[in-house]
Amino acid sequence: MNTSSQNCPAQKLLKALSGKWKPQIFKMATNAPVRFNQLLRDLEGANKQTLATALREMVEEEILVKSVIQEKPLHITYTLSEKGNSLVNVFVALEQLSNGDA
Amino acid sequence: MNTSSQNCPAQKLLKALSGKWKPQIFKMATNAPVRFNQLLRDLEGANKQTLATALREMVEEEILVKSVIQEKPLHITYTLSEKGNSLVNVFVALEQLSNGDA
DNA sequence: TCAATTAGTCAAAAAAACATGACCACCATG
DNA sequence: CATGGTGGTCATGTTTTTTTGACTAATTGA
Repeated sequence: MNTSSQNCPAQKLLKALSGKWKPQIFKMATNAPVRFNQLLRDLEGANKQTLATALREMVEEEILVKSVIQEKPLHITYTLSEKGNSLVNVFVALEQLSNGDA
Repeated sequence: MNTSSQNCPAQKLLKALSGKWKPQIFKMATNAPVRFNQLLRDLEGANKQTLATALREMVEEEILVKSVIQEKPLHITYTLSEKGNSLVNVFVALEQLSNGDA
């Protein structure tokens, strides 16, 4: 592994948005804060480990913010960060380009 | 593999931009048309197969256009398509978000 | 004609991503 | 005190991606 292959700034961010589940997670988070078991139910076919990893990476890349809600049964939510919010436009652009407009 | 996990429109496009070499290939193509062996030399650590696969996927996703230049030594170039050009803004946005602005 | 450059393909192996099932701790209800 | 929900981790296996190295075919220059 050399180093000259990793000096593209967009790469890490791109990675934190790509993969089998991250795009859906991101889209769901644009609607409302998401929760672990809720995602597990909604994203049929996804499993705990994969989801945990995806969420961790998205938090590390500061797309999502993990917050512990100190209510009765102790919730944890994942919310779009400011950076995440800025990415919404990017995502919209990508979706439009996916739908055949040049 | 279930189907409900693949219905995010941006996903394919995102995949055609992500990975170990595609971001760099894309960036280089924004400067000038790129060529196979040129990429092989510039992207140190990359190999033929991976590059061929990356280029094929980017062409399939219509980010790049492959053209055979009928000159003396018969060149093949990969150029940004219209779609590819539209993605430049997206990329710029991603890079800016990578550099710490919220 | 020999060597080098062009742009690749193919089979196989190594590495990374993703999935499975077991397990943990915490809290609440019955 | 068992049952179920919260949000995970861990070891293991499968699947996908990336790398390695050998090979091809056309063109060019010495």
